[in-house]
Amino acid sequence: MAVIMHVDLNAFFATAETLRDPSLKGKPLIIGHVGRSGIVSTCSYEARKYGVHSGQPTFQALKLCPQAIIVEPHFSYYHVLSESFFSLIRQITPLIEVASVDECYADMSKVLTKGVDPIAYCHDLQQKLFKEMGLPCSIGIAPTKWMAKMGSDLKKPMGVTIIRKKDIEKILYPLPIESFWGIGKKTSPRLREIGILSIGDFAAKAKVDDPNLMKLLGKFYFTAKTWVLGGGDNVIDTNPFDPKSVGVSSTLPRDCQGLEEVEPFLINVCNELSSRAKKERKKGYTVTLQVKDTSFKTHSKRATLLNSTNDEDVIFTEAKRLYKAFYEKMDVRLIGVTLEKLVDPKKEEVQMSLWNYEEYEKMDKTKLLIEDLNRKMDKPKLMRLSEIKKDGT
DNA sequence: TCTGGGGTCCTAGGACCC
DNA sequence: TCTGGGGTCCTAGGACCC
Repeated sequence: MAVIMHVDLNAFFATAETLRDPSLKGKPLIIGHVGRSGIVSTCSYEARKYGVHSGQPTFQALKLCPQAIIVEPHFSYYHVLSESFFSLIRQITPLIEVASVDECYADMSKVLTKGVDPIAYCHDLQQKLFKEMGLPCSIGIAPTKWMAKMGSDLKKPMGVTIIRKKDIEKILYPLPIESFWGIGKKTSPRLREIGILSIGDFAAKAKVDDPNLMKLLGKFYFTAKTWVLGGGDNVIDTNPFDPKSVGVSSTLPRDCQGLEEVEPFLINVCNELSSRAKKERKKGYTVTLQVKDTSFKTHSKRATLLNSTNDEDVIFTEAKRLYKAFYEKMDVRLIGVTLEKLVDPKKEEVQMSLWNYEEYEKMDKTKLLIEDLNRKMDKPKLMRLSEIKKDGT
């Protein structure tokens, strides 16, 4: 049986700031922006005592805890610190999976062998991380990733929780359904409606494949059932992060309407997106324009291009076209653009050069003609698939 | 001053083809 | 004249996570 460890850095951004400025230590600390649309990104445990939590608007947090110190986030610094954290775990085993900036999974099967006390081992690791880097963490050890993640969440800060398969009923089943990783604030009330108040209630209904429960969760039901019965994913993916989409969005300094007002912000978003995609060495086939209206409802329109792109002008042209076609009359709070269906430009080039006659024969001639045309043009004007289908010429 | 920004995955309907 | 299903791709929206 696999031994999976989940390590979660406690109040990571807040801890990171106290490392930069030790005078902040022990004080109620809020990491986030102030002003319009500022929210709490992370806060220290001292601030949590007052009811401050992540995702809360900062002005609300300040009402609860007026003496809190607000610090603007320094993301690149957090990433550097986070990399040293992963390096320290990598000294134990190369089998680590980075889950986010402040957490990772590791396969400890070869480390926590018979004769090694897992609790003592984890406490040592925790102390080492704290002494060498100043980072407090919580650790969960279990046979699956889900259980390990649930375990590390149980005792914060600086907790260690071991969940053996036989202990799952004792440790996880009494927890409220809200603490189920993967079930959020939309689904948990609906589960409560059908009598599922705890993870144990969930397991009991899953054991008999309760039709209401199955219908409510859809495909996720099967994953969730496996999890609560002690099964599921225990494979560590050590691959470096390979994004499936790259997006940039921005809440405007004020609500805007019409191209004239929105355009400057849209240009910035597209430029930022282009440079991020280039940094990731990715091009994308679809451009999605995302718009949040003043009642916080999100709308989106997308266009699939014939050629992949990460060019700021092409992205902007497409985003502007979508904006003009659909959102000209809308009061806009946030604007965002996402590049999807990403490809590695280098790999694509190789594929192109490998084309042979048989493959050419199999392909749609119209598409090929247009691709060829686009390639010959200076600044390729990308045609959309929808246009071609309608056109047919 | 009300409520960020970065992602992943799933769903459901329509177009289109066989 | 009435009216199949299966498969794939595309789109818009939504749930969830950090």
